[in-house]
Amino acid sequence: MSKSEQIKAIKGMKDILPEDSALWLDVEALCARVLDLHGYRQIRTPILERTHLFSRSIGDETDIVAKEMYTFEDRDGKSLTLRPEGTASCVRAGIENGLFYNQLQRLWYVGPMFRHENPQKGRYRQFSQIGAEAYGWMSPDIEAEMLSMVQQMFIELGLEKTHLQINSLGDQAARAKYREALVDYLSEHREQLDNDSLRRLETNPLRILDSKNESVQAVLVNAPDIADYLSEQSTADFAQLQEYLQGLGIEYQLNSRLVRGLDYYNDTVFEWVNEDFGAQSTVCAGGRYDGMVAQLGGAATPGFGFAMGLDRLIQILLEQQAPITQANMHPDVFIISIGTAARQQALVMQQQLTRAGKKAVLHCGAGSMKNQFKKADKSGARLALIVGEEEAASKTVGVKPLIASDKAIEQQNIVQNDVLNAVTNLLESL
RNA sequence: GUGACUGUAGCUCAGUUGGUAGAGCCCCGGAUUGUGAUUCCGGUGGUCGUGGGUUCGAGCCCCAUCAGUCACCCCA
Repeated sequence: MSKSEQIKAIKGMKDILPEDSALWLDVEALCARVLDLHGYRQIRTPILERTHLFSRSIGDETDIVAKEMYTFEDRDGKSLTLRPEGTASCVRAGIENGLFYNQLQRLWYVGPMFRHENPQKGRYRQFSQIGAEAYGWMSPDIEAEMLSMVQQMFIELGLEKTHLQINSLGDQAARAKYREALVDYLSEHREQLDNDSLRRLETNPLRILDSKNESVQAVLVNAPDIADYLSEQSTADFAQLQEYLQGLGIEYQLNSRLVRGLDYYNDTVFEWVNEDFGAQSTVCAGGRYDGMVAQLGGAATPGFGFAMGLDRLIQILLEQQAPITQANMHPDVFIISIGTAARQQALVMQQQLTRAGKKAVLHCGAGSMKNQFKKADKSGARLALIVGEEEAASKTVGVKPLIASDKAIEQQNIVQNDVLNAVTNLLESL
C-alpha cells in the first residue's frame, strides 16, 4: 500500500501508545481515589447528545457552540453533537433520572471531549477531561471543599508550580450592569483595541478582560472592576470562600480579569494555572452555574464544578518529571523455555504466579536461549525463570536475577512446585 | 479561521552549486551448538508526506495539498 492510501488518525486526534498509557491509568486512578475520598460518585453519560443541549447550556454566542462543535445529522434527521464538555451532559442526566429531586449530589466523570480547533501544545480536537459537579448547595463551603480536593490531586500528583486564581462574576443582574459599564468604558477607547477585542465588544465583552494584547491590557488598567458591581450576597459569599481557603491553607490569587468562556457561570469562578507550560497553561478550571439546571428544564438547582484537562496534565507531569511518571512497569519475572514440554511447564508456572499476583511475562513463539535472555533483559524483569530440556525432564526450573545490583545472587535450580515460594522470597530479599 | 517553521528507514537525524539515498539507535543473525546489558562482524528495512510543474536529470528549485510543531484565536 502506498503512503497516499495509508489511513491516518484524524487531525488533532492522537493515539496514546503503551509507553504513555500506563501513566494515564495511574493518573486516572489517583484522581478517582481522591474523588471517592470526598464522597463523589462517578456518572457515565453518552458521548453523543442532542445538539440543542449544548447550544442552550453553553451559549449560542460562544465560540465552542458557534464554530467548534462536531455536529452532524443522524440517520433519522436529528442533529447530534459529540460532546465538547461534560457539564451539560451531567445536568441532562441528572434531570432525566431525578438525581436533583430533593437531593444533594456529588458527581464526577472522565472521558473524551471534542472541539474542532486548530491543534497546538496542550490542545487537541479529541481531548480528555476529568471533572466533578456538585448539585444542591448554594453555600461557599462546597466550593472550598472542591478546591481543596483539586489541590489534593495536584499534591499527590507531585505537580508543583500549579496556582489557584479565583474571581466572582456575580449574579445575572450584576453581570449585566457590569457588562454595560465595561462596554461604555471600552467604547470610549476603541482606538486602542485590536480587531479581536472590537469584535468581542459586540459578542462577548467580558472576554476582552483576558486579552493577551498589550495595548488592550493597558486600557483595561483603568476599566471598571467587577467587584464593585456584586450584590451584598455575592460579596459576602465570595469573602466567606476566601476565609475558608485561608483556613485550609490554600494559597490563591484574586484575579478580577478572570472570566470563563462558557456563558453559564455565575459568582465564583476559578482556574488552576501551571507556570511553565506554554500558552495553554490552564490545567483545571470551573465555577458556579446556578442557572443551568432550570435552563435545561429541571427544578432550580445550584451547581458548582470543575474540569481538568488530562492531556495537558499528563504532558506537564512528563515535562516536569513528576514522581508518578517514574512508576515501575517492569515484570517480576520473565519465563524462558525451550521446546513444547518445557513450554507447557512454563505456562503452568506463569498461571501459578499471575494468579498469586506476580507479574510474569512468558516468552511465546520460537527463540533461542540467547534470544530469549535478550528479551528477558529488555523487559526489565527482576528474575528470569529458565526451563530448558534438562529442567523439563527433571521438573525443575532455573532462577536467575537479571538486575545488575542483584548479581551477587547466583542462578539456582529449584523444583517447579516451589516456584511461587522461591520467587516471592527472592523478590522480597533482593 | 490566521500566521511562522518543519515533513528523508520503526525512532533521532545527515544528504555538498540539482547527477538515481546514508549514519546512529532499534530489530534479526553470527563470533559463543543451553544463559542477557559490554565488544566485534554481518543482515532486514525508504515510491525522500502527497499531487503536479521546471529540467537531459529533482530528496534538493517552483506551485498546490495534507500532516506535524508552536503561536494567534479559543479553552481544559
